Amino acid sequence: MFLSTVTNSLDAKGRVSVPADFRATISETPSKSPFDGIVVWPSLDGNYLEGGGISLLEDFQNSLDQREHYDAERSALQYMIFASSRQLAFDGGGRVSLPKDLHEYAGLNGKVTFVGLGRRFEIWSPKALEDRKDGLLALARESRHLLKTVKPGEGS
Amino acid sequence: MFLSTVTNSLDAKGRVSVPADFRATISETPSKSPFDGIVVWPSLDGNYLEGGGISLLEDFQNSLDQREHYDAERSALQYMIFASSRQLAFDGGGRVSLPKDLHEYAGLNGKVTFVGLGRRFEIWSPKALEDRKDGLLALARESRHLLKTVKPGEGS
DNA sequence: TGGGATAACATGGGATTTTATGGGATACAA
DNA sequence: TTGTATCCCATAAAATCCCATGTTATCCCA
Repeated sequence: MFLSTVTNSLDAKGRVSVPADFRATISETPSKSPFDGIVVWPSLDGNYLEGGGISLLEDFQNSLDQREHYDAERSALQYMIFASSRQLAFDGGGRVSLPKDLHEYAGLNGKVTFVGLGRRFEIWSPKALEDRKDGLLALARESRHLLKTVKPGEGS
Repeated sequence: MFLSTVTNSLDAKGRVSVPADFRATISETPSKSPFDGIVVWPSLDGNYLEGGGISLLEDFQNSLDQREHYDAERSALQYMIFASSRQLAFDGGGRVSLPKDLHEYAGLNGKVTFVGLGRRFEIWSPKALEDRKDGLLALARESRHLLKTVKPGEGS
C-alpha cells in the first residue's frame, strides 16, 4: 500500500529516488511480470503524473477485460493509460529516470513529490501540489462520514 | 481491539514504545500486508494524531474503491488519509519513531498518551488531552442544566 | 496465600545498515 | 563522434538493529 508524501530531488541526469516505502510496497505485491520498477503516465485530471507497480496495470487490464471489445470507454482508457504509460526501471540505488516529456507535463524542476494514495501514487511538482491541497482539505472535512461507514473485514 | 489509555515517554531519538496491548491487537488482526507496525496520521479534528494497524487503512481502501476514480470526495479523503499517513515499523523492543512533523503537529514533548478507541487509537500530548477533558467536563456541566430545564412535565 | 523466581515491558545508548544523492565510467544509438 | 542512457562506486545523513538495564507484572509452588 502506497502511503505518505515524500519529496525527493531530481538530479541533473533526470533521476529521482523512489521512496523506500514505495519500493517495498512494489516488491511485496505479487505480479506476473518480473519487471522491477514503476509504471508512470500523465494524469487525465491535471498536470501531474500517476503511477504504481506493474501489478496495478495488470489490475486495470483485468477490469477492462470485463467490458465489450469495442466499448468506447475501453478504447479511451486503453489509449490514455496503457499507450501513454512508461515503465521506469530502478537503478542500483532505487532511482528511476523520468523522461523529459513527463517531466515537462508535470512542470517538474529540481524537486519531485510522491503522494501515496493506496493502490497507486501521484507525482507532483511541490508547488503545484501545494495549490491543490488547500481545496481538498475543506472537502475532506465534509466527506469524513464516508469513512465511518466502513465495515470491518469487508472486501477482498 | 484498542483499549485503555497509556502514557509512555518519547526519547531523544524520537522513539516511543507502543503499548504492549496495542501491539498484540495489531498482530492478531489479519492483513494482506506483512507490515509489522502502526499507521499514523494527523487528525482532521485537532492537534493530535490518529492511528491503527495497516488493516484499518485496507478497510478505508475498500470503502473508497466503491467510488469513481476521479470522484472529488474520494480524492479528498485519499489525500487527507493515505497521503498524510506514515507507516511506522516496530523496532526490536516494540517502539516506533515518530517523524518530527507529526511530533510538532501534536505538540508532543517528552510524554505521549495513547488512547484506545476500539478499531483505532489516538495519540495526544498528555497536556492537550487534559485540556480536552476539562472542556468536555465543563460542557457536560452546562448540559446538565439544560437537561433540568427540559424535564417532561415541568412547566415554563 | 505468601513470597521468591521468572518473564514481560519500557527505555537508554552504541553499532550497523539503509537511504538519498552525486559523479565517473561504460555501453548504446543516431 | 556526440548525445543519451545505464551501471557502478562513494558518501553523508538518517533510520534501524541489537544489547543492556531497571522496573513492573505474572507465575508457581510450598
